[in-house]
Amino acid sequence: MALSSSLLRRLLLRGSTPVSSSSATFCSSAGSPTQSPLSSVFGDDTEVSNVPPLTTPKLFISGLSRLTTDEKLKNAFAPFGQLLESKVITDRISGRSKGFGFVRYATLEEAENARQEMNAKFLDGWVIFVDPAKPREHKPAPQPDTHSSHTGFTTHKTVGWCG
DNA sequence: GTTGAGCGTT
Repeated sequence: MALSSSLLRRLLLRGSTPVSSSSATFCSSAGSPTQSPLSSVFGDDTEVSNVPPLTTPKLFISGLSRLTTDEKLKNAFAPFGQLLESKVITDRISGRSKGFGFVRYATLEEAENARQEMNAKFLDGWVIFVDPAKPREHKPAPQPDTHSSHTGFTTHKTVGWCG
């Protein structure tokens, strides 16, 4: 099933503090890492939530551990499709991860798959969030479409995990 | 030796 990102954010951002020594509420119910049955049944959007299709094969990955690198990110997203690029943004001054990165797939199909399979999942002990990336390079054909009055991507704050 | 907002270099 497809979960709304904002819903997950509410659930996970209760304390906004990773590894809470006193309110480890989640650790008690962390015993159900049941994998999705992978019901590859597309065409039935009756249960679709606020999960609009991607408009770009480029994904913005946030919530990465500072120990996570490009290669780790690549290994995490590789099985979901053909990665044209995978990059964890690191600070050039300190040379360490900024805690987020980008992955780019060959097709939107792969990107959507990876997004719904990897959103709010674990990587290096941290919950990562997958969202469409903002275009860094302005496109030659922007959208003069008056239909779009929504100019924002939902950003997810990072959440730690006890483990 | 990390503790956390946010969208990257070639």
